[in-house]
Amino acid sequence: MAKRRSSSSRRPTLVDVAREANVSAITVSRTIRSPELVSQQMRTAVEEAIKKLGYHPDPAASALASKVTNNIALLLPSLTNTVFEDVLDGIYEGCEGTRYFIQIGDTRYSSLKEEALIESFLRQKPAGMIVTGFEQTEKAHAMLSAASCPVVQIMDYGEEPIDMAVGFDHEAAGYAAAVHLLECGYRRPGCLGARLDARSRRRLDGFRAACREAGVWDERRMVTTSQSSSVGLGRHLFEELLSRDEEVDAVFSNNDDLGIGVLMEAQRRMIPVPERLGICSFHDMEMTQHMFPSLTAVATPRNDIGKFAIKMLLDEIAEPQSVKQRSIDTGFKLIQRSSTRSLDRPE
Amino acid sequence: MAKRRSSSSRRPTLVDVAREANVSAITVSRTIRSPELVSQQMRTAVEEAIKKLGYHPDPAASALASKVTNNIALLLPSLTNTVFEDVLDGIYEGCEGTRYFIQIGDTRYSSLKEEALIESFLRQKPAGMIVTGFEQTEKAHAMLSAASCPVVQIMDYGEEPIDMAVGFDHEAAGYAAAVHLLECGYRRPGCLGARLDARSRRRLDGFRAACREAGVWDERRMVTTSQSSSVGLGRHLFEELLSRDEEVDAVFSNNDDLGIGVLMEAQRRMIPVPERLGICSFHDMEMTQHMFPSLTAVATPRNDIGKFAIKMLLDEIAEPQSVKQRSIDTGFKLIQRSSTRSLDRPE
DNA sequence: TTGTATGCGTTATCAC
DNA sequence: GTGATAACGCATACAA
Repeated sequence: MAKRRSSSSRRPTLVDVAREANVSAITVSRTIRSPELVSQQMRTAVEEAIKKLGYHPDPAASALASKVTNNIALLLPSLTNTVFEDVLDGIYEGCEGTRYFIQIGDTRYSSLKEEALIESFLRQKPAGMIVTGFEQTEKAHAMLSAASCPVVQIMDYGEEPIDMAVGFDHEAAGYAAAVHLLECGYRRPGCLGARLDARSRRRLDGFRAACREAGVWDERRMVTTSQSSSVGLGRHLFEELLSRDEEVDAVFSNNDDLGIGVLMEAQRRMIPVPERLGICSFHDMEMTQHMFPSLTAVATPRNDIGKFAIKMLLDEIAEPQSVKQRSIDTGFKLIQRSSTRSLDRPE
Repeated sequence: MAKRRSSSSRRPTLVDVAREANVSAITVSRTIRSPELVSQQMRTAVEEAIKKLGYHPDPAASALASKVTNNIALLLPSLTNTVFEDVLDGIYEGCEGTRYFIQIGDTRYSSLKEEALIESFLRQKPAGMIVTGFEQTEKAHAMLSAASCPVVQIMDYGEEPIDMAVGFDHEAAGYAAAVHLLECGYRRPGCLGARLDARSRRRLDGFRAACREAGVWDERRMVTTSQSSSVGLGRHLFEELLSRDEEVDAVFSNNDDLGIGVLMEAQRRMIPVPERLGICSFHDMEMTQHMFPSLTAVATPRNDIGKFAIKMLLDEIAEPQSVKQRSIDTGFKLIQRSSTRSLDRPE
């Protein structure tokens, strides 16, 4: 049944430890935060007292006095987009064993919601902040610039970061996908895009640019929607693409779930992949390689982005301005699989 | 380049607002937290002063004085398991517009890690706590019981909750999957399980029990691993299952990605689904319905679990002991699709 | 309904 | 290298 809310008996404080170790409170505080400033003797005495009493600092008091918490704010545009799972995982890995906690905010791909979240998160005096992309509102940008904590912008690469950044060039990634399809001999490439945040859009731009340069572009074969990406949507957009150009012979999809949707719909319609239709997916989550046929994809280093981001952030928190490379390009990788024709055996 | 860490000029405090409104500090505090205790006059005066000065309470000071933060701790066994995406999303939806922040801890399916996280989260004096399942260590259980905040255990149903709980009966869900396969006429059902946390195991137990009752069970057809679930693993486990019993005619997979892996491997081997092989998946993420053939699955209300959990928690935070139904069974739903034979047209 | 006095547990500052 | 003192900004308890 309902539990009784027990008011736990008083926890030991810094003063208790100080008394136990026959030192002043501030010495205890120092032994914890910067032991190198404390003599060996005191240190061991304090450490014993801490262990004996089972002392643990009170984060609230610490935050009040120092004006910084141990929280790291993380702003993500979506929690259900699998793309961010791996980023999140990388970030959490990097946090393990540290004293920092992650506080996630879901901006739902809205710059305004992001702005509001940045404001309320900043009020909490986080030790650091990670935000997604470069598309902050002017006000949000100003707040982040003025923030007293380090900031990392993730997922994207190219623009001048507010403070630090790690990601890759989405336009180049889209371009690379197109180049691959063209090299495979496809001549009527189409392109599916969902959500259409700034990064998505740049992938499409890159794809379009490459196709134009090759003289094979037709804007009708660009099918987009503001709906959020899903397998069902992939099927749907592919149907739309077919209705616009029945002879489309290759598809670049902006996201893995779209790509899988295309494959499924192609199977339903008995369109042979990769012979009659080439498919190049984006992100390359675990699943894509196990599809039948396996999907060619632009693989993005999502876990690495998370890891780099948290590392930069923690380094910078530990020692301000110590991070030298403040903008990291993680790159991406095109992985050819069975959903596009091999160069060795063109049709 | 590197930003300058500006030390923002002093923010207005409660006292500033009080001075501006010609009232005492505590009146300001009250207008914010329990306006009904303040006279109309004072209230408007205070509210104006707040707006004029752009005052926002300092969470750290509030936490120190009141011994409670606005953080809600959430312990999840995995961040990359898509199952928890929807739970998370439901929780965040329920938090929107409130003053609460979610702090996620990743237990990596380890009770010991969970115990450590519970301890360190509790130290932060959260307003509430959400943990996954009923399998806490004795110590963790004790800490949660003694905690001064409400606690919700999610995902599971059946046991006596520490405080509150919301989820479904996993054994019954596994049982239902078996019943369905049997009703479809399959007679050599197998079962794939990854990860094998307590809930996974109970699903398998339920499945096995139903098959036993029908007299069609062979333990060789239970293929499990402690590895974490993935599509690749699904293919692999299915291969193993085939090697143990070539004539297996149906598979229940513990997780959608396993189920998709089975389907993909079946396609590779040209095993007709659902004629020669029935597949019943678990959880029913968006993708399963779009596979070709679409996958029959036990659908679990993950988003609802998140929503219920946060609602119970917030209600209980607002008014202790106000939540009457402290244990909620969300149920589950078997959705028949094309990967199992229809009853109308048995083979 | 409103206000006063005091404490929350830590850290910054400056002196020793 | 160590310590005394004074914040930090708000909420509790109690009084008026």
